[in-house]
Amino acid sequence: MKEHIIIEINKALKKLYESYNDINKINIEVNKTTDSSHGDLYTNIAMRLAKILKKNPMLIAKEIVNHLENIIDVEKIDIASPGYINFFITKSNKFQELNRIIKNNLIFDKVKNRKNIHVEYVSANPTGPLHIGHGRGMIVGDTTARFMSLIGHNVTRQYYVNDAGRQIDLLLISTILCHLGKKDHIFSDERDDSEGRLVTYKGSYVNDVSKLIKNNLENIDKEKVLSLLDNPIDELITYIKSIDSYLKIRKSLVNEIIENYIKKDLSSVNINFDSWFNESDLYESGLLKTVLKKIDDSNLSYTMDGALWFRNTSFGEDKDRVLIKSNGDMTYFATDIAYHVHKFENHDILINIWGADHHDYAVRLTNAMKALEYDVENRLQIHLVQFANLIMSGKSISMSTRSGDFYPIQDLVNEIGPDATKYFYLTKKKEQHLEFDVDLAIKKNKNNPIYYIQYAHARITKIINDLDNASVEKDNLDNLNTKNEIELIELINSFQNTMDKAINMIRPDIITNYLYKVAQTFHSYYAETKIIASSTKGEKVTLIKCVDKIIISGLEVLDIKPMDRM
RNA sequence: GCGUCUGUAGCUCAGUUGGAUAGAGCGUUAGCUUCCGAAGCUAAAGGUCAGAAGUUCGAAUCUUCUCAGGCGCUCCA
Repeated sequence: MKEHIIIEINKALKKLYESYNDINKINIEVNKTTDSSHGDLYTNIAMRLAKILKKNPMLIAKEIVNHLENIIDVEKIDIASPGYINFFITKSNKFQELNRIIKNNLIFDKVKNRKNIHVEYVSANPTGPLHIGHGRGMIVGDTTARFMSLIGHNVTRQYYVNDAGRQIDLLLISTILCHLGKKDHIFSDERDDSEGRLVTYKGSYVNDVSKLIKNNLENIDKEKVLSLLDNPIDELITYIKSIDSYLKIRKSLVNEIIENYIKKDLSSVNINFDSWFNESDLYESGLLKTVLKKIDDSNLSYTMDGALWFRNTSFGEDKDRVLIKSNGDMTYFATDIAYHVHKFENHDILINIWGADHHDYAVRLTNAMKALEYDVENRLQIHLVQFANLIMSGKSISMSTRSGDFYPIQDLVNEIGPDATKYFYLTKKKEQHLEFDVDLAIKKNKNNPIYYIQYAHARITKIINDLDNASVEKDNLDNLNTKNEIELIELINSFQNTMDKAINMIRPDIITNYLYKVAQTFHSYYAETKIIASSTKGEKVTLIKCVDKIIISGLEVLDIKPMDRM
C-alpha cells in the first residue's frame, strides 16, 4: 500500500515540478500515522519540498493532492497544517490482510541468498552451573539464532568451551581440596591482588563434582599435594600439570560440569546447541600453531620480554597484547583468533553474542581477524548484550561462580517457569542496561506480562470451544465498527511488518511489546463485548480467531508455548 | 584519564530512517461480577525527555559540550 502511494506521488511530482533538478533526489516517505484521526498513512513531502520550491508547504500539499490520480483503496486524502498529506485507507483493504492471515500460515520474507550462519553464545567457562547473569546472553543468543533460521538461513548454534585455560586448573585444584577435605583452604597468595579475590572455587557444587571424578582424583599423590598447600598456588598447578594423567583428569572434569550442570541448565529453557567446540581441540588439531605461524609470517607479532605480542597498535588500539605468555601459556586472545579462523573457514557469517564487558575485546578480535584478511565488515557480527543488574531483597547483587555466591538459572526457571524467564529477558533491547528484581519476579508471577498475553489466548480458546459452530451465520466484516474492533484490525494490519522488522533487526523486544498491545486491546474488547451472545458473532469470531493466530505465531517465534488453559 | 553503553512518570521500560497533543506496565487513588475465565476491565493523578547550546518548517530522536551511572582499559579469564 505504501509503495503504491509513493509511486503515485512520484508521478504527480514529475508533472508538477519537472524543472527542479533536486526533485528526483528527494526520497518520498509514507508512514503510519500515530493518531487515527489523521488517517492511516501520511507523507511529509510537502514540507520537505518547501525549501527547494520556496513555497508555503500547505500550498505545495494542495498542488500535489490536486494532481494525484485516484489511488485504489484510498477513500480520502486530507491536508493538515503545516503540510501533512494524510491518506485514509478503505476498510476492505484492511480486511484483505485479516483474511490473508487467517487463511495462511505465517510466512516470513525468506532471504534470497541462503547463508551458513554460525551463532556463538553463552560460552560461559565450564566451571559451574549457569546463573542468571548468564541468562540474558542465553536467551538473546538463542532467539537470534532462531530468527536467522526463520528467514531461511542454515544456522549452526555453537557453544565454545574454554576447557584449556587456567580457570580449569583452578577448578581442578578446588575439587582436589574438596577431595582431601580441605574445601575452605585459601592459598597464601590468593587474596594478594588488590581486589582480594578468590582464585579457587568455593561453591557447594564443587564438592559434588569432586565426588563425580573421585576415581581420577585418587590417582593424585595426596602427600605431595598436602605438602604444597602452604606454597603459592602456582606451584601446585605446576605439579598437577606434570602428572601423566593430567589431560585425562581435566577432560573428565569439564565433561562432568557440562553434562551435569550446563546442559541441564540450558535445556531447562529449551536451548539445545548443535555443536560444542573445545578450546583444547585447537591445540590438538594443530590449528593454533598454524595460525600463530601465519601471524608471525605476516609480521603481525613480535617477541619481547620472553612473550609473543600482537601488533594491536598498528590498528589504532592503545596497546599491544600478549599472544603467548613468557611461561609458554596461550592467552585467550591467541586461542580466540584460532577459533575464529576455524569459524571463518567453515561458515559464511559469524554472529557472536557477548556480554558488554567484552566491548574492548570485540574491537581487538575484529582487528586481528581483519589483519588476517578476513572480510569482517560483511562476515563478522559481534552483538554486545548489556548486563542485567540483579536485585535481591532490595540490594544489588553480584554473580560470582568463584565464590559460589550466585543465583542459578535453574532456580529462577523453577520459580517462574521457562516462558516467563524468556519473556523477561526478551522484553528489553539488548543495549539497555536492565534491572531484574528477583523477589518481584518470583512473588508477582501472576502479574508477569507473559501471563497477560497467555490469558488472551486462553480466553479466545474458551470462546471457540464454547461456540456452537452451526449457529454462526456467514459473516460480513463491515459490521466490525467499534473502537476496539477497529484497533484490533489496525494491529492485525501491522502484524506482518512488525514481525519482519523485529526479525531483520534482531529485536525480539518489538515482538513482545506488540503482543502485549494486542493482548491489551483484546482484553478491553472482551470486557465490553459478549461475543457468543452477539447477533454478529460470525464476524467477531473471525476477528478473534485472527487475533489468536497472531498471538500463537508471535509466541512461537519467541519459543514460548501458548497455554490453552491457565 | 581514555574507550564504550546508558540517562524519558515514584519504580521498570517503549517511543517507527527527525513529524502532529509524550506512551505502557508496576505502584497509588476511585470505580466495575445475575451474562464467553476478575490472572480481567474503566478512569484519575503522575513529565524541565539529565543539563546547555546548535542544526530546521519541526528535535526525546541528529551534532557539540557538560553532568551522572554501568562496563572495559592484566603476560586476567
